[in-house]
Amino acid sequence: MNIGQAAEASGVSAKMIRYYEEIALIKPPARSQSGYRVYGAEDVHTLHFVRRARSLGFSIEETGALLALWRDRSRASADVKAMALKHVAELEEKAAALKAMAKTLRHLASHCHGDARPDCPILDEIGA
Amino acid sequence: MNIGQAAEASGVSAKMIRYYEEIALIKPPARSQSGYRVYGAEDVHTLHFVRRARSLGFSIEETGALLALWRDRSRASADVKAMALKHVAELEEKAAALKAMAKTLRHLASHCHGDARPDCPILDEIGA
DNA sequence: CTTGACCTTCCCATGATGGGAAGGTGTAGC
DNA sequence: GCTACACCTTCCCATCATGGGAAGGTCAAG
Repeated sequence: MNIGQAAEASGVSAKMIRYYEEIALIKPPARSQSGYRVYGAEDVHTLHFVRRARSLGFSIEETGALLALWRDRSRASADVKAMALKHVAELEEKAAALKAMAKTLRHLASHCHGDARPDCPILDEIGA
Repeated sequence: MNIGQAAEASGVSAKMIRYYEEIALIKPPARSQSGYRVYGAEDVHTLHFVRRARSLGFSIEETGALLALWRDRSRASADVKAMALKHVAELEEKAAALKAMAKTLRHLASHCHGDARPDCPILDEIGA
């Protein structure tokens, strides 16, 4: 399977597959005689794992750690759970920060007439 | 006032002040004979506005638009309110995405023993 | 006059992704 | 067998916002 098919099958773009290889997140695949990257089902599975981890908000570095745990048959599930819960906490922190911003801004907006007049508590407050 | 004092007074780092000038978000300040940037109270006020806008999650481009509205005495408050509410919607969307990730991951973690045994539904699910 | 704190510009790095150019390869249709 | 086209390769550049640091100039205090 060439990189295009692997991308299609895993949901990871060809560009990203090459990048993940470059930064050593994934192993360099075999090459055909002409230099094309050749992937197998196992590789696609790994790529799919990476895609899922990324979609759960794990950084590439964290994804690498998860991959290592995934491949290590003797890992302790406690290690995985700890990583997951730490990440949950970070996600919730970021979400809370965004919601705080939204709340502040919504509050400011609620005091703004929103008509043709120029006076605007939103700008007043940001500038204060 | 030199850039260091302006940074101190506005809460924007000297590095960022130079960058904002480079990308034309703010006007180039006067220069002393020796080439030092010289800022006044007005400039600090502007920098402070920028800092506040950024802390509310506006991009630099959006901050530029807000600055323009801020300086335009004849703006319609409706324009400001529209920008603010659009941004609120984006913030809430991002927050919701993060919360969805957290929820998924928390759910997975709740099914993980979290002990010395290797079997772990978190990894199973990410790899599935 | 030296020292140290400040300033200047310039280049590089981050994290994750995409765009695109220049050139080689593989295959399908004629 | 040739042509066209889809695909592959590597390499460089851009994004967004920020920080780090080097090399060199300036200013004020001691």
